[in-house]
Amino acid sequence: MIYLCLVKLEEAQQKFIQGWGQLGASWGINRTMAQIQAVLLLSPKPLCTDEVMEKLQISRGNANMNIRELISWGVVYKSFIKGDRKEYYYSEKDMWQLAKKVSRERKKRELEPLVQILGELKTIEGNGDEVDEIKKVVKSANSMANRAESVLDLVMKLDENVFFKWFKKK
Amino acid sequence: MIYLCLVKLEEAQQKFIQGWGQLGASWGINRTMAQIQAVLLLSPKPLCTDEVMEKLQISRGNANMNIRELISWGVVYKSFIKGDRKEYYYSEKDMWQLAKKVSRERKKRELEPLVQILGELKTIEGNGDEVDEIKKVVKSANSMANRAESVLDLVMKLDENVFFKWFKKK
DNA sequence: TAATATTTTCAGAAATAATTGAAAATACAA
DNA sequence: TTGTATTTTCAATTATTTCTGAAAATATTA
Repeated sequence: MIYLCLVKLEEAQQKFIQGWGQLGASWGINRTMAQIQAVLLLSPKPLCTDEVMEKLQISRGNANMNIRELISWGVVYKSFIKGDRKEYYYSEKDMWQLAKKVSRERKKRELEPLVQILGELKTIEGNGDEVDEIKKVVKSANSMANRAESVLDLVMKLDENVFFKWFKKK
Repeated sequence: MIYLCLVKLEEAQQKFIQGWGQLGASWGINRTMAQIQAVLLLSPKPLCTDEVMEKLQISRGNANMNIRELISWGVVYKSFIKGDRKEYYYSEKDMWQLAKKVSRERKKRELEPLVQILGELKTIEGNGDEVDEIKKVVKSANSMANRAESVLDLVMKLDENVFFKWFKKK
């Protein structure tokens, strides 16, 4: 009976890890990075590199690089156990915080470069159909990006409850 | 003078196409697919496969496959010119429509599979720290996903003006 | 119908991204 | 300081994704 439960747990964890990894991968996040995050999310206690390596069957270099990437995204933290030299890692568990941190990071890394380019293109001069078209596109892309940024900025400032209460009202 | 303007236009178009492609790529959309969309977005008139191939220096197979993918996403349309056998393609130009269509498609393709898995995992039984943890994670991921879905569904139904007026009020 | 134009497919090639593993760097304890 | 545990780096390898190009399929006209 205990054995059966263990099997089920393992299986459930694996399913979650795979699904989470897949979601990350299709959104341009390294699959392994997302899987490590899932492993930490599922663990009641912080894990060390070796435990992550073991769980996902990956090399030390891979584990280390992806864990550090997760830390730089602000979704994984280090923790130390006294008398133990190893570093342990644990995940941000609040899904709302997680979503906020990921969107903030992606906004910074991916939306802002485009906004930068669009800014440069605003000054294009000349006339003709093609010039008109690019002006129009740059202008509307710009306005869309700015709006997306404002919405994100606003959402970041709200806490989960306020945000969802507010949506429910509508 | 005309020559200078043409150079500038070309340059501006290239910058936009590259930036748009990069944005797509970092969000898990094939770079070429995003670039083709950019080319069509910038063109005042529908383009045929050869024109797209020429503009991006890509093969016919590549152009064809990505154009069809864009059509399946609902962001590019076919058009026909009488007396011409070729198909011509043009992009949805309304950024708001574009954003809506892309999010709808991605929700369908990527969020829903995870929600499916989460649904299956809800029934996990047993006890202990790890079981508690996975239950908690599944529950909160599920609630986050459902909320994201409702927000998206709601947003889809609104038109641009209503949506942004509404945000400005807050 | 046959001839021609156009689109689609897909196996293999090329390009890109992820991963390994061992060496170097760092941190810590004795 | 020296030795040991741990983390980090990165060149080489491996895996994955994307792209090509030519053949097959389809559509159109005469």
